[in-house]
Amino acid sequence: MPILSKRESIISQALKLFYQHGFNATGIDRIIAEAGVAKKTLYNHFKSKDELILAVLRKRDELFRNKMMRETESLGKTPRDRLLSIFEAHHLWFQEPSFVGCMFINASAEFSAPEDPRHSICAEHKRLVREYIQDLAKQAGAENPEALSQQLNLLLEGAIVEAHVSGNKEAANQAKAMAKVFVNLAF
Amino acid sequence: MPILSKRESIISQALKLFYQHGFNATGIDRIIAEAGVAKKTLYNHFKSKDELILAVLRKRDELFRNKMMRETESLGKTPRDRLLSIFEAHHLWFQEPSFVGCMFINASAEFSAPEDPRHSICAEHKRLVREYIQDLAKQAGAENPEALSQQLNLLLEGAIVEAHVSGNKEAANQAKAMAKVFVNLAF
DNA sequence: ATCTATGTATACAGATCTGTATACTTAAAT
DNA sequence: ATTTAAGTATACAGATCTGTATACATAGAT
Repeated sequence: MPILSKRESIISQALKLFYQHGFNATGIDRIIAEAGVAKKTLYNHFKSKDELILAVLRKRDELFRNKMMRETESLGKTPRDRLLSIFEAHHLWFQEPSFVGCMFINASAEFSAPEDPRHSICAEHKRLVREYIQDLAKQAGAENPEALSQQLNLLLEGAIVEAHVSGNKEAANQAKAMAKVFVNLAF
Repeated sequence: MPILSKRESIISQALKLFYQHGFNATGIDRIIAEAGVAKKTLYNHFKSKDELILAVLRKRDELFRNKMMRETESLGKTPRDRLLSIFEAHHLWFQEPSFVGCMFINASAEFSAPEDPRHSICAEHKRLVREYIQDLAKQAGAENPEALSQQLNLLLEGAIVEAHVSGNKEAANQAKAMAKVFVNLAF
């Protein structure tokens, strides 16, 4: 029994390549070469490249939110602290050498039509991140958890774009300072 | 003398297609068909697709910032008003049926490497937008124009992403409400 | 009027893309 | 032991991609 199933190897390698080089720029041949599988194996598990892309985006959502929530909860003790430690978790992410922005923002750039299933998954991911923040805000006892989560989420998105497009690795700290203002106003 | 030179036609059509469908997904053949020119004409003006992409991004920067500054200054009377009317100008942009996010964020998604010239132009565009905000902040007499422009810029970026990825067409208004807090704190 | 620059139309080279087909191998289950 | 499922390796079809080549047309400037 291998550590990773063939299917998992394909998704894992495709995730790396799609994230680093983009979706349209990454060919199937490159993916199977890096994953070390035959082309037929890939098409045995996924009936098309688009299906693989959907599977990769679902995997990324799972991995990203799990890591983000784990780090946020490790960096902040109380729910209210965690409203700010989200930004610290993002700061750590921005420092990673492989950081090239948010995969879902990037995917939305290549698949712009909102009705495209590949775009819908991106919107869904963003909704789940915002709902996590809303849960924290509710636990913290904020007066309007939805409004606060909307505000903090918008700051996070701005920081991600600043960090990637402009290479501003301090964007998360700047966003955190701004977030403090809204957290303080929310109680 | 035609209304648009061949070169301008090519750039104009390429801009529409690149913006709507992405850079890698848009082929040269499609561009020349829409522009109504021969392939040799395109390669007479641009020595490669990459050069055309650079020319398109420069043109987009010019058109976008001109329009944004014009609308901002039409919607706001004083420099301080204009620090907020930027968000109104963005709101109008988000309502356009053809809106599919910021072309520079989208380009950065496809050309992730920061040293890629196509990425550099995106960073440069973002710098120029932020400098415009900084100028307004300076004219308005803000205590720390650079810090304020950094804050407002981050809010704008967040709104653009929210509007495109999540389809939240009210993102600019939400960002504007947040911006008011920082503008009020800045004097 | 003739030369030059610029354009059109089209074919094509060579690479790369997605997806399928073929033939062989291997390992597990009955 | 034999069947079945899943994998490998490779070739290939058919489309599309960037960029070049060829042959011809046209309009302006000298």
